[in-house]
This record gives sequence, structure tokens and C-alpha cells, in this order.
Amino acid sequence: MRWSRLHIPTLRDDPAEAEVVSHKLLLRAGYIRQLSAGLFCYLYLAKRSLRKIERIVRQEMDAIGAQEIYTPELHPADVWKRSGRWDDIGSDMFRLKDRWGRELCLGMTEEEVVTSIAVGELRSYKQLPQIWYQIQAKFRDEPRPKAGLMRVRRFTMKDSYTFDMDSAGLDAAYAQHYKAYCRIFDRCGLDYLAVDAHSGAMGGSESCEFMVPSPAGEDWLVECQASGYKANLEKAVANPQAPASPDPAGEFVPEEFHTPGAKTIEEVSRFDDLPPSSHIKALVMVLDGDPHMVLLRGDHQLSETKLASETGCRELRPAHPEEIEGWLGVGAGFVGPVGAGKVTLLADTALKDRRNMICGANKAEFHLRNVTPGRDFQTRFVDVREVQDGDLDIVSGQPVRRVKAIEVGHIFKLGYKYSESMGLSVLDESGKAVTPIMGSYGIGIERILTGAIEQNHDDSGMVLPVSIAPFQVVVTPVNVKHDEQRETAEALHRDLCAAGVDALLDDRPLRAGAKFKDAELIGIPFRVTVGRKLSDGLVEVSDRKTGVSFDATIEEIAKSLDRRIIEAMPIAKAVR
RNA sequence: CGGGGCGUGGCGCAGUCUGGUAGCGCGCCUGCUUUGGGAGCAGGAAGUCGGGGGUUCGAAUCCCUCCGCCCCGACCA
Repeated sequence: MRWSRLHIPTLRDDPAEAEVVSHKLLLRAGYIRQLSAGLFCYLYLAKRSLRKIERIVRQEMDAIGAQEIYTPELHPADVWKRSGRWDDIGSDMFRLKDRWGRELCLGMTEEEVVTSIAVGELRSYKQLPQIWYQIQAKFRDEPRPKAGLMRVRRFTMKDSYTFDMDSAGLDAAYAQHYKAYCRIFDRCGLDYLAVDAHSGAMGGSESCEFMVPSPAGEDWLVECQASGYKANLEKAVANPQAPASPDPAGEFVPEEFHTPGAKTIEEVSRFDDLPPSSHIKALVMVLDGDPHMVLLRGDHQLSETKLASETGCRELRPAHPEEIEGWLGVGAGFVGPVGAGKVTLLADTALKDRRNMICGANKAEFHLRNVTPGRDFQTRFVDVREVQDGDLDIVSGQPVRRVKAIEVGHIFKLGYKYSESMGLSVLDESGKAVTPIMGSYGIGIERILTGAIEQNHDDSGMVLPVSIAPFQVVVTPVNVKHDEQRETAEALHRDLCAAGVDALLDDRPLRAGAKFKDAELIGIPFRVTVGRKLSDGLVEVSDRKTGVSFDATIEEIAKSLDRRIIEAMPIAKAVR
């Protein structure tokens, strides 16, 4: 391709609306343009790069025997009603009506559609297992699209679905996907982690997220290097650090003390000289309409995700101030478990075996000291605490740390949720109807590009892995008016393309500096400069990542570049 | 949905407080010079100042209203 004929609108300045690196660079390098909040147009470079990512994904999916299919992005409401998710999913789903008033939605995931196909097609155990996948647009009406391609309302997803006769079959399909995903992310040059994850609205028993550590990420994962433990913060477990001061020994009776104006743990601890870890934090939450008081150690944070999965509730929110007043007769700052009346108590496991703690007295301006869980109030103990930096790993006892990351893939063991609700069944060897067990597996195609940019950039621009860069090589004649330089560059470019190298010819009539800057900005891994050394029969090859350059003769260049590209190509490593 | 910010040629911004008919840098076009790290000179094109309404002799500027975008929070498969 000749750069002079391409539309690659690079910008010198960072667009004002971009905050995160990948967003800035995608705009500046002329990869994307925004159409509206969370909606982006992909220009030529982005499209090329995404196509390369998709190609890797296809190769690895095909390699595990998955079959590529396509289903429409527009779904009739009917299939979603059959699984129950038409009502379960709220305003995240784009819903619309056709001219007859029939309800439709834009697909945000395809379990329902794929299962409905399976219902019509699969009859016999002989047809199983099946792995179906597609690479297709998904739509989510995000409350807040942000950070360029990171969180958008339309994105490209590789989603696959497996159907098996039994859980051993599902385990195998899940393991196959796990391995394929590792190979995909390795080959895309990502530094990633596979973490234990929460299944959320997808349902199912087990799930694993593929996370790319990056400060720009929106998810947290928890990792212990000593034991290799890795989990999404929503699911992570660890032992809390010991309380900052030991509980007072002895059998004391709860006793009120005056704490005027002290509503937060911080403020109350000024009255009692005890650290937050000696306090009980009481949060009034509404779970499916019912009042609950969730008790945590004063220095701990509630994980709403854990609370939801521990209680199995569908809807969860903090109580409004008026509700708290109504149920407990006092404002939020002074509520506590002792004498909480009809409000259901739930305590975090970190409060088990603690004694003589501080908590709200359910009386304005008063707190209680010497409160011992299990003696002064009865409750169920559940793990609803968000893991903190420095907590101790369950297995190794070593500290864990929290890391920000971008989710690029997620694999789920779905179980029977969709096959059962939608009536999928096949006959087994004995002629008995059996409900197949399903799995579902997703990859965010654009997030691979985003993650790669976040992890690979410098002050000059993107430094893309050669496997997903829009071009592998750019051939740059320093001065196109110089006939010999121009002709040599054109010939080189032709030879490279003929040799299977994905090369771009920068034949624009610009000064060399401007061309170098642009090539660096858009992240082409190698540059061949045809310039003054041509009189000695030499051209210069420079490596975008290291900045290192070397001279090569024109005769050798195709071969030596080919070798460099192969060496630089990220390869699938051993499965982690 | 709550809080904050912004909206002026393609991009980045000034001008708004204090009303007087739009400016700077980059980019773009033409010519000449230049040509290995975002060239120089000369000439030029390009703006419903987000939309609508109002106040005023006069509105980018003041008032009302609507829209859009970004950030924080809530939410999130």
C-alpha cells in the first residue's frame, strides 16, 4: 500500500476529550473517530489491526474444532423471554419495536439465540459435543461509556457456545477454551492473567476472566505471587490482617457512651481511642425489598457482589436515610446490631470470634462499647468483605495485592440455565431425554487492541506487537524526489510484499522527520529507511520497540526482515 | 440518575467576567527555496461561535431553554 493514497489522519495534539493513553493514541494515530458517546468509526488502520486480531482468534478457535457461525444482531424479544432474561436484564439492553409493534432488542450476548437454534437442531447424543462461535457486533446501553474503545455501546465480540452431554464434556470444552484463549492472548502480544471470576448475570458455576494489567483498567484483580492465587476482586477471598489493637480481654457488658456528632467510624474513634478495626461498621441495605444490616470490621469495605451472591438476592441497594430512620429510629451514623429489631443481621466472617467491640447504639448521639458478636446479637456470618491490599493469602499466608486490569476475555460454565429454560434436550444411548450442559466464552476484540496499546506505547506513540500491527514494515524513502531513492523504495516494497511481508510504502512528499514521526505514532514495528546510505548499496532497518537500527544490503533486506519479523512475532507460550 | 467541566475553521486553544460584529498555533491549498527527525518565505481558502428563544441600537459575550461531549460517582455480563 502507498501511504500517499491512504487516509491516515494523524494529529499532532491530543484531542481534548481523550483521557487514557489508548484513546489518545487511537485518535492521534488516525485509527478511530468518534461518532457519538460509546460509538466509534474504525478507520483503515484500526480495521487492519482488528482484522489481524480476528484472524488469530479464528485460527485458535478453529484449532479446537469450533465452527464459525453467524446469528443476527437483532433479536426478537421472544427468545429472551423464554430464558427469563428479557425481564432480568434492565436498561443495559437496547430495546426497540418494529412497525407492527413487536418487541426486539439488539444482542448483547447470544446464549438465547444460539440455544434456540440448538433446540431446533439437536436431537441425539450422536450430535454432541458442539462448539459454535462467531465474531460479531454486540450492543450494550452502557450507563457511562468511557475511555475510548474500553467501554463502548457497540463492540465486536468473539462469542462461543458449547453443548455437551455431561459435566465431564463441559469440563473438557472449558479447558479447551482456556488453552485457546491463552494462545490467542499470547499471540496478540498481551501480558495477561487468568483469574477466578464471578459469573454475574450469565449464571453458571465456574468462570474465569482473562485480564490485562493496566492502570487504565476498570476492574481489580487480587493476586498472591507466593501462591499464584489470582481472582477478580468481586470474588477474591483472603484472610484479613489482624486488628490494629487486640480486643479487650474479659466479659464486659455493652455500655452506652456519648458520641455527639460522630457518624463515621473515624469520628467515633476519637471518643474511644480505639482504631477502626475495633469498630463494627453497620450498613443498612435493602435486599429484594427487605431491610438488612450488614456488619463489617470498621476498616473493611463491603463487596456488594459478594453480598448479592451470598444472599442470592436479585436487587440490592443501600437504604435511603428515611428508611433507616423508619426501621431503626435513628440516623445511619448511630445504627448497630444490638436491638436492631426486625432488620435482618448479616455479619462478615472477619467479625467472628471478636469481642468487646464498638458499634452504634441505635440511639442518636450514642455508641456502645463491649459488644461481642454472637453474645450480644445473633447473626449469620458470611464473607462479604472486599479484599484489601496486604490481606493474607489463604494458602500461603503471604500478602496479596490488588491490580487494576482490563478484562479481555471471560469463559463460563453455564450449566443448564439456558438449555433447561429453553427446552433443549437430546436422546441418549438408551433413548432417554437428556438436557445438554452448556458453556459460553467471550473475547472483546477491541479490548485486545486497547490492552495492547496500553501495555505497549512510548512518548512517540504506539509500539504494537508485530502480530496485530496494521502493517509489519514501513518502507520510507527519505526524499521521494530523489529518483533512485524512490525507485529503490518502490522495488523494495514490491519485493517485501511478494515475500509475504505486510509492508507499507511511505511515498508521501514530506520531509523525513515528519514521516518518521507518523510511522512511530501509528506503531509500525519495523522501518526500512532508503536514504543517503543508498550510494553504498545499503538501507537502514530500525526496530520501533528498541529503537535499535542496523544496515542491510538491498539484496539481503527481504530475507533479514523476514527473519526479524518471525523473531519478533509473539508466540503461544505454555498454558499458565 | 447525582455531582463537576466543556461546546468558537480539521485539531489544540484565546476571546465570554466588563456586549461593539471573531483571533492565535498546528493542519489544509498555491508558488519558490529546502530535504535523515514534525522546514523557511510569500500568498490563500476555510467558522450557522452546539440549537432555539429572549434582552439590547447591537450578543460568541447577558438571561431562559434544549442538545451534545468529557470526567467523578451510581451501575456494569
